[in-house]
Amino acid sequence: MSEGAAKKEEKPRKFQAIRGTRDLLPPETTLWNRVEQTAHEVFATFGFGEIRVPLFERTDLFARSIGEDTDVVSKEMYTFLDPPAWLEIFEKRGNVKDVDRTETTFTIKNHLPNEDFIAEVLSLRPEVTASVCRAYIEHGMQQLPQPVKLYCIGPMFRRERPQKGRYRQFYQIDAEVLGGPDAPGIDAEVIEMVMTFFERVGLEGVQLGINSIGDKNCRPKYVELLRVELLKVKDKLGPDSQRRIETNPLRVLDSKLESEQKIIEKLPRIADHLCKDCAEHYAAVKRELHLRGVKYQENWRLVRGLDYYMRTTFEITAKGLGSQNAVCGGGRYDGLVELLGGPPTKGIGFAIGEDRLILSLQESGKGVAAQGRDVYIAWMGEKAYAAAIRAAKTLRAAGLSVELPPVEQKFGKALGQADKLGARYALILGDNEVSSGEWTLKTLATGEQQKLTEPRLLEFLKKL
RNA sequence: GUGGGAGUAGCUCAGCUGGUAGAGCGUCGGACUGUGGCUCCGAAUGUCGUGGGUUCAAAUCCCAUCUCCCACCCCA
Repeated sequence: MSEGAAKKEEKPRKFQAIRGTRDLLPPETTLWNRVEQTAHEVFATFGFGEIRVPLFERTDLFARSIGEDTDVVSKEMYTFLDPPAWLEIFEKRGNVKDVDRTETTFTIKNHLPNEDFIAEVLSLRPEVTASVCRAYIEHGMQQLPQPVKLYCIGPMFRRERPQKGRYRQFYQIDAEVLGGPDAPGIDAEVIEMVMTFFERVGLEGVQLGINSIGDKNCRPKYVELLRVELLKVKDKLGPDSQRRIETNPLRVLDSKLESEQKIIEKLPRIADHLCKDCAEHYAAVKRELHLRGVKYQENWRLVRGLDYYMRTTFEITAKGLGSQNAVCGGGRYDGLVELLGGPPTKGIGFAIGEDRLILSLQESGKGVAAQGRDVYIAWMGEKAYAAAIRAAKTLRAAGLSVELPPVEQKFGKALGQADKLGARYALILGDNEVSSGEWTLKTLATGEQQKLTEPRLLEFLKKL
């Protein structure tokens, strides 16, 4: 070693999860599985089938459906080019004129002889409705019996500032009904389904708010009326709301500012300005909810931020979630499939924020404890080890959770381990057991022990 | 993107006005070579988030930066 080699070894820098992402660890993952399993079960009883779609799509799929001007599209998507080497190629050529840039592709002309270099613009999905509609169109699902009922569980990605219940990689449980007639019963059934699901998972403090935001006939007129009224009181509003008068008047209704509440209460309400069809549809949805025993609160201020929503909108809140207390949002989007190049198709769906659902369940004590073992096998000696392996195999085949220590331990230590792991039984296998043929089974909670022959003991445990 | 709070052992945190680190819990080992939960003893683990500055001396003071938390904006 040369002089100066005595320096501290440089430790590799520790890696950590990217901002806004996180690891889900046991035992919490058990709760996630329980929630998802419940979704599978409940949704199946309503005739929904699971669809799994890619985590990324062409950017313009999202842009077109969600709306070019929404924050989600304009600044919150994780967007990249495929293939990613376009930049190097671009720099080598150094000629802007040869690059043809569109919303969806970068084309470099004559990159190779007779070959253009085309890079597609892709994005990680910020939500999944657009993908499901794309799949509906791509697989000709309009040929299936209508409506088509689908659900999808998985991660979404938005580059937002993290806060309570809001992450950059977050999970949604999403359901969509595509096609079929213009029947309010579909809206009501979708809402009934999600409420059933929440009841089944034990979510507390659930409140359903509903509203109708009209369609392309009546909504624009209402928005214009709202804008006019808002301009009259503009100087009484905060800067955010003032800005929204221009960008999205509907969102002023969402304002949480205490000082604006009285003003907002006096604004015109869309329920009074719905066209005949929309008004009838809304009334029918409420009637249908009654028939299904679903309790709701009308919330005329409930609007949706995404462009594609129309008529029915709804939102479900739960407790223990801080300022991000919505655990599910949804609504009708009849024009979306057509907008994406498919046939005219009705659509309605919802998305449950799974992270928030889990959070709320944990806050109200519905979390889960660490999974214990059914049997801890305390063995000592070569012969006992062979018997232990045999026993573990049999018990596991019977579906029991078995811990088989890989190295020999003194019995005191083994029982200590069994205790820490929350085992129900300890199967004690030592020289005595091997020679007598009678195995010892200890019930950890009571300390009771019994001696049983191998077949009888396995029989006994398999009945657990 | 904006504002506020916080980063010290695996976890929860102490460390006053500068003198180069502690507790509890947990982990591992032992007291206890065939019997756990209790008790007792012992051990390991930190570039005090990171980088720079002031100083004889920085976990402590100053600046920057990163990350986390909460809220805003936005939003299922």
